[in-house]
Amino acid sequence: MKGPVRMRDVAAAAGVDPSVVSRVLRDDKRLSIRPETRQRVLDAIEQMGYRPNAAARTLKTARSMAIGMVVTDIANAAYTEIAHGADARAGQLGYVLLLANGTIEDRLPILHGRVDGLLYGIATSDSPLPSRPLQGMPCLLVNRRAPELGTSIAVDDQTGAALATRHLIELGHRRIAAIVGAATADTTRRRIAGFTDAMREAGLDVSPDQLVETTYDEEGGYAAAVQLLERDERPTAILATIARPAYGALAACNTRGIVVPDEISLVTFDDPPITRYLHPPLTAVKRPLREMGSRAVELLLELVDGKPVDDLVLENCELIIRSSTAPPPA
Amino acid sequence: MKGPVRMRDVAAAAGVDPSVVSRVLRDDKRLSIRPETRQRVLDAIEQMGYRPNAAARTLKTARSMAIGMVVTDIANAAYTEIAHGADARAGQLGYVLLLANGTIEDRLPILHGRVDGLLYGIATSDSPLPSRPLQGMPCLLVNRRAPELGTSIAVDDQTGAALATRHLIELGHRRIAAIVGAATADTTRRRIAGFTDAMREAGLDVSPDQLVETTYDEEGGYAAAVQLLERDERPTAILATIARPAYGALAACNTRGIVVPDEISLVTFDDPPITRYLHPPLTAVKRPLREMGSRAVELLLELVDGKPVDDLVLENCELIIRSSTAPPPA
DNA sequence: CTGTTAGCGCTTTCAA
DNA sequence: TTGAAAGCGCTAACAG
Repeated sequence: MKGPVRMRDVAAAAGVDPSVVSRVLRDDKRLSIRPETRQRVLDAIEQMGYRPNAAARTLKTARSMAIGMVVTDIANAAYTEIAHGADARAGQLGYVLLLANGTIEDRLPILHGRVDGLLYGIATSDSPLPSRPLQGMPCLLVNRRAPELGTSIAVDDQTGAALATRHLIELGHRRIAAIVGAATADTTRRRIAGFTDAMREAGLDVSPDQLVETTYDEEGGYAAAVQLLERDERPTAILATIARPAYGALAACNTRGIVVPDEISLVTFDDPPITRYLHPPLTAVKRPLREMGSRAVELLLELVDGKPVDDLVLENCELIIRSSTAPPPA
Repeated sequence: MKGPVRMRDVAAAAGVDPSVVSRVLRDDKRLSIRPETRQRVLDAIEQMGYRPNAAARTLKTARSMAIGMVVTDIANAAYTEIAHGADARAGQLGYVLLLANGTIEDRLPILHGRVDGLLYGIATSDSPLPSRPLQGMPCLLVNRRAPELGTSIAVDDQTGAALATRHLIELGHRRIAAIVGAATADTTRRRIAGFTDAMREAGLDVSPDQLVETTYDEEGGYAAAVQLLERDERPTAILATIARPAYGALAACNTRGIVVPDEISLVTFDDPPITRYLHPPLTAVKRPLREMGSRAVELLLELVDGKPVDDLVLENCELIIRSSTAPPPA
C-alpha cells in the first residue's frame, strides 16, 4: 500500500461514491442511507485506518476548525495557563488550538490558511506591533489592552493590585514598595494605578521611589529587591506585581537573612503550583488565567463569525493569603 | 473588497498569469522573468497584502511545512524547553512548529494533513499508547524510549543520575535516598539505574527503602521527603530525580526547619531559572533539553523524507553545583 | 519570457 | 437511496 488512504479508496472498498463517504463522515442530515451501506462505509474507514485530510477539507470549506495562539515566550507560565484554558474551551467547541512561538507579525503569514483565527499575546506595549492590521485574519489580543490593535481580553489588574495593597495596609504596613514591569506596558500602568488607589484610600502618598522597575525574570526582581532592602528607610512590605521577579525578590530577602514575613512582607502576582512551596509560601494575587483563555476562544470565534465583539475585562482577581504577609515589625 | 486576496487577484492586478505569481513567490530557479515584471508582481503582493493560502499549498504539494508537537501537559517546563529548541530548529529549516495539548491518539486524526510529522511526549509508559501505530504519519517519541512505539530521542538519564550521586558520595554522603517517578516510566528505571550504579561503584548497597516514589508535582515530592525525614535513620542526602517534586522536597525540609545543606543535601533534575533562586539555590542535573528539541526536529524530518532513523540518546547531562549540597553533618 | 492545463482530496449541489 | 460534477486556491509540467 502506497501513500495515505484517501476517501476514494474507502469509497471503492465500500462500493459507494466518495461523496457518500463524505456525507457519512460528516453526519449529513439530508443523507438517507441504508444502515447496511453506512455500516459498510464505516467498516471500510475503520479497517483501512482512513483519516480525512485536513488541508483538503480546509481548502474546500474555507474553515480549518483550528485556532492559533501565538505567544512570544512559550515558557511563560501565565501564557501556558491561558493556553490551557483556551485549549479546553476550543476542544469543547470542536476546534483545535495550535500554539506557536514568536510574534504575531512573524507567524501570521505562516498561519494564514491554517487557522480560522488567532489569539496573541505581546510582551510589552513597545514590542513591534502588527503594522498592517492582520490582513483579514480575525485576531484577539490576550492579556493586555491596546485599543489601537483591535479587540482584546484582559483581567482587571488594577483591582488585583489594589486588593493586595489593601491587604498589606490592613496588616498595618505604611511603607510599601512595588516592583513593577516596563513602564510602556499597559499592565504595568494598571497595576500601578491599583497600588496607588489603595494607598490613597488609606491616606498614604505614593512617591516615585516606591516604584521600582524590573525586567520580567527572577534576576530583575532580585536586583529590584536588593535596591529596596539597602535603603535607609527600608519598606516593610513589597508588592511584586510579576511572578518571576517576585521569586527573585524573595531570594534577595532570604539570601540577606531578612526573614519573610517577620521583617518584611511580600506579595506576588499569579499562582502557579510553586508559589505555595516557596519559603515561605507566598501570598498571591490570583488572576483568572484559565478563564481568560476560555473566554478568549469564545470571543475569537464570534469574531470569526463576523460578529462584533467588545473588549472584555475579567473582574475576578482573587487574593490568596499565605505566610509571606504579616504585620510589620514593631 | 470581499474575502481574502487570492493569487489570481494579484495576478490580475499585476497583469500576469497566476502561475507566474506562484513562481515568483517560490523563487523558482527555472523561471526567467524580466526584473520589471517581477517587481510589478512583488508590488501587487505587497500592496494588496496577499498571503498565500497554506491549505491550498499543502493540498497541492502534499507538504505542509509544519511539524506538530503533542504534549500531555503544556505547562510542564521540561516540554516547553524541548519545544523551544524544536521551534528554533524548525524555523531554521523552514518549518513551523505547532504545539498541541493532549495525547497523540487524540490529536493524530486532527493533525493529519496539517503537519508533515509529529513529535510527541508521553507522561508515563503506562499511559495509553497509540494502538494503530500512527497511520503513516512520521512520528518521533521525545524524552523517553519505547522500542515498541518506534523511533525516539532521549537523554542519558542514567549517567545524569550517576553524576549527581557521585557528587554526593564525594562529599562524604553514605545514606542517600532517591525520590523517583512512576515505576512504569522508563525514565524512572534509567535514573534508578544511574543512582544504583554510582552507589555500587562506591561499595554502597541500595535497599528498596532508599527509593521513594512520587507523583510528578510538588505535593508528591513534599510527601516523599516527609516520609524520608521522619525515619529513624534519616538520609543525609536526597536525590530528587524530578524537578517539581524536588521543590516539594525542599519545602518539606524548610518547613520542618531542617537546614539545607547543613543537615541534609538535595539535588534536583533540570534547571529552569527558578532553580537558582530557591532557598537555597539547588544543585541540579541539567539535561540538554533544548538540544533534544532541535535534534528531534532533525530526526523527524529525516523520517518525513523516508530515511531510516536510529534512536538517539544525548549523552551530555551536566551537573550544576550550587549551595544545596555539602558534606554531611558530622 | 510567460501562459495553459491538469489536478491535489475533499464537500456540496443537483440529478438520477 | 445513491452518483455525477464542479471547484476550493494553489503548483508544476509543459507549451508557446
